[in-house]
Amino acid sequence: MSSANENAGRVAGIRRIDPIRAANVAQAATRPCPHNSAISCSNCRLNELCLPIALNKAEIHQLDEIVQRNRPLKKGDHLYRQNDPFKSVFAVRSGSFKSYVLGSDGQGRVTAFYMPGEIIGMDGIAGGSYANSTSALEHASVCEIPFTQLEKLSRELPNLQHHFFAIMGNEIAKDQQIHTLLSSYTAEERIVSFLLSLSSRYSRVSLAPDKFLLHMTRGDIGEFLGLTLETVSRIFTALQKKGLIAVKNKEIEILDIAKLRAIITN
Amino acid sequence: MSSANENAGRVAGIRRIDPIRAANVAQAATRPCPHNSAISCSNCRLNELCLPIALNKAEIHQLDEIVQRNRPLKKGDHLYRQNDPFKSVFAVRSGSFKSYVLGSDGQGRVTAFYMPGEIIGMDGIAGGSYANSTSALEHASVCEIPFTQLEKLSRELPNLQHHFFAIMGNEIAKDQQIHTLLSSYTAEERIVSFLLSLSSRYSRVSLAPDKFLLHMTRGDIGEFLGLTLETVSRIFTALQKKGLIAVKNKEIEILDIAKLRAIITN
DNA sequence: CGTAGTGTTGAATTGAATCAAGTGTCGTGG
DNA sequence: CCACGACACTTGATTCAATTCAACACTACG
Repeated sequence: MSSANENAGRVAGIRRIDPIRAANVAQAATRPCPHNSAISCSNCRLNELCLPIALNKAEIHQLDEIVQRNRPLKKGDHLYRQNDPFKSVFAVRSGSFKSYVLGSDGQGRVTAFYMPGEIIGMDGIAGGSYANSTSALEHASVCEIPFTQLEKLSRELPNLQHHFFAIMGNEIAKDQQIHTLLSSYTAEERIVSFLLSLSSRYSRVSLAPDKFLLHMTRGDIGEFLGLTLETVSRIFTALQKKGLIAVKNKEIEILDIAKLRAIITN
Repeated sequence: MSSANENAGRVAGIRRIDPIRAANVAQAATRPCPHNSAISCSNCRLNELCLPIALNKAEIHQLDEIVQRNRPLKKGDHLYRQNDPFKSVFAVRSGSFKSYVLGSDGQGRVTAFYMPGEIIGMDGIAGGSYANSTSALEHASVCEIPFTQLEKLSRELPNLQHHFFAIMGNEIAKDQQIHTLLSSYTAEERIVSFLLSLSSRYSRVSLAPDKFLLHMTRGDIGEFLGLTLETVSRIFTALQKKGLIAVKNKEIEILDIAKLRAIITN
């Protein structure tokens, strides 16, 4: 039975009492909150995206038993670091994350961004340890799913096994799209593609698809897209001059999605 | 019970009798040949790399039952095409393959190369259809593994399930490495990294790691690495002038692996 | 033997990086 | 609450790595 706290110490050494979490627990019985750790898979508003999507009520209950709801992470806190032993995958419950590897020059390279409903940590399944480090871009929370227990439950619940294969297959297909993007798109096409991806991912979690915050820095975006932060900034400015987006610091507004789509469709 | 021919018609419409395959069948009882379709998982020389690695003798037999050994493919034959309904994953038995997507300009972009022992088609698991097209770079053969049967057997054989999760996790980790390569490496670093990757993959299948053939064209390599074919050619020439490799048409010889490694390690 | 595909090499161009200088924003501690 | 400092972002000038354009050589196959 996963009390929310049992395993919380694993996460990035956050040990002091977190007032926000305390508040969440207090209101748990009344109204669910995105960071609320008392929520269960069956009443999570993300269950349409996450693992439970393919499961019936009884199956969701079984999944609930193995899911550990850790305390929230603060901006910059690490979920795990490169080479940490692999133990769990994580479902993003609220907030967003970036994964990155450290190059031989000490320079980081961002390999992925994660939003609510998405699964983090699958790169660690093969090697027994995580291939990258993952940190929170804002106040965030996750569901931790111990992998050996997920494997065991997968054998009992065909729908769960099938869905987890699908989640991994989706990650592979997505990575191949990024491969294409990096190997053949111009800087403008990369940025537009990135913004459209964020937009559709925000809409999946019922957030405004045409007005959102970039919780990552221009530098993070640049590392992810294989561009410098100056180029990212210049292209934002150029797209704004063309009237396709409005940029105000970290806030992006999509003004003409059709023309943006036209840029990457040619 | 999978007779090797039942399902062969699926593959790229090769329907005429293939003399090479006929020869293989004739000699099946005597000595195993890489293209030989009568071979089983237990006596396949790739079983250390492929799915059977984690299985015991009885389990391998069960796997053997669902594996379909299709007739060989000729250079240019397609294993499947973009948007074909997903039905199976394929283990490369002999030869090599490339996967590619067609851009909106009709221009192809190579997303992966596959060598013996590697698994093809996992990008199709999520969407119900293959996200790319895959064709043989030379005379080649595969084991076809119908996915629903693999899922079913995975539930019965924990080792198989675990290993297939690991294979998919490995694909994800590998794709993230390529992401890093494409977003931060110079042309020379990409080529060197590519050659070293081929070298280590050849050595895994007991082929010379320091002298091998590039079955793909310079254009294919360029598309894969996000470079033009001219740049690929120029860098080969430059590495040869530095005495690190010898290039003779499609044949590559690695002359100084330490210095090559130093290029990507900085 | 001819031809199409594949590969090499050179010269000119260019998209994005680098270098550089400055402004804006946010969190912290006084 | 404000001032400070660190970090994040923007914009401009210059440089450079890789592309593009172009011409030619090689190879392999019918």
